[in-house]
Amino acid sequence: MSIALWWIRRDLRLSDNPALATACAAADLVVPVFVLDPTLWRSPWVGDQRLAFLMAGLRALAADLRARGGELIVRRGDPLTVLQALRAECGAEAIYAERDHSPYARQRDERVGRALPLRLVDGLTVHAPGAVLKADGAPYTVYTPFARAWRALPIPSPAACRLTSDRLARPGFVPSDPLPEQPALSPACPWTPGEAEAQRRLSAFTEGAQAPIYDYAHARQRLDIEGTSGLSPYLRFGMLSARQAVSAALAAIESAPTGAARQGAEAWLNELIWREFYIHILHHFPHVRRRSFRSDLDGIAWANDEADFAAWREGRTGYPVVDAAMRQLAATGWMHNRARMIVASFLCKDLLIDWRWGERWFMQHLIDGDPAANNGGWQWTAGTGTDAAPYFRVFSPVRQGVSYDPEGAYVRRWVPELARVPADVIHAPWQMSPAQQAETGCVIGREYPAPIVDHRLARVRALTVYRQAQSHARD
DNA sequence: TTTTGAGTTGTTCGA
DNA sequence: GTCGAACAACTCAAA
Repeated sequence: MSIALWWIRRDLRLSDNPALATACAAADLVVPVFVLDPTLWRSPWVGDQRLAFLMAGLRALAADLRARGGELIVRRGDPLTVLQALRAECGAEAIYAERDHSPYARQRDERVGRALPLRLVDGLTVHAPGAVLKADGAPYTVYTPFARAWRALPIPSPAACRLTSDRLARPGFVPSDPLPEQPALSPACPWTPGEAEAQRRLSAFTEGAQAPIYDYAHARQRLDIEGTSGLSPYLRFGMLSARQAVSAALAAIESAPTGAARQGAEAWLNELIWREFYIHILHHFPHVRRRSFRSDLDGIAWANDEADFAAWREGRTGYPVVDAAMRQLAATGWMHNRARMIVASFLCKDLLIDWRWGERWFMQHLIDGDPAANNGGWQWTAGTGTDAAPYFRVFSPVRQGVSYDPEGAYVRRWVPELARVPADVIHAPWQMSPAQQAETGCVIGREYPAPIVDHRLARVRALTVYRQAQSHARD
């Protein structure tokens, strides 16, 4: 009887799982294993909330496996050492895993693959890096032509996996370490981990003529309503496959009741293609993890003021929409996408703090924190990334608040000091008269801070510093 | 090889 | 209040 290890990393699902399907096709018995890798555990890029979500996700996966008569094997230690030992214990031949393109994963898998028969299977994306290339064989570095080429490719059919219970190793087949109880998910975290919840959310978002996906183009911009899919944590850990999401988007496009609805579904599909774009970019240009994609902007003279950085982190910059977003992140492990752009622009442009500082903070706090998407997003906002957007594009925290949180509901939810401030000044509360401040119980400098920078001046300073970096690079 | 068209997400100013 | 232009020139993709 042949035995295979299914090494689970960020593919916590039993449906449409090409690594699992390949293992099932190759062996009579499959042993699912998750390795608690202390390198990732102690990494400054990994925070408690994402770890907690992962642990809870593993518990959900373990329950799904138990329901099918199997068991999730958990082992703590260096992946190579653990897998070597486990392979010997089980008498397994090969190890099957979903290919992960992030730099640490590639390095780890190369090391494991040199010592053990590791079979990597594509499944993280619909189209793997290397499958979407220009006519001359070079990777795309601009989104729109990438998306065109991506959409021209046929969607591969789902992994057919006959995961019958007789294919799973019985509980007790090999010993498992217990799953750690810590860290715990914050009670404010709105995400329930697991494949079933991911499928439920996908259906609720995409199915039916009234599906929220049809309002997505407009609703996703608003901070004060739930207009996004809420699927990013599930895609991050593969509780939902990219192909399942893309197929649902294509089906919604197909049956869109109106042109506007169709645009909504198209907008969501584009977000999924952005995810793939940044995974491809990180694969082809791994240097973006450390440096700017555009080398001409490597020499920006960041101010990197520690006190400013602390105010940004703790949500006390004096700009309500920025502070609301940073507090939402701290409380829930998630931040609205538009809010991510607003706080990122504020950090890089208004405070002139290196985008890498913000990138790392996001990775420490976002449940959906993914190295490729997070890096791509930060470099895009900093103006150092793959697209040629004009560098003078600086978000105004006041104007963004007025446009995307017009009543101030988002701000009031996360910044209770401002609860009684009227809507017309909620995004610029320093404009209240002293009498009005006293009346609303929000005295600037006492209940709520004065702005730590003047946006108009900060904008001019950023433009100057960016211009200097560019002209410097030209010499 | 050369040329041409195009490029996620913004803000401000002045008519 | 709304609208178009300026912000500055650059690189990429594809014909």
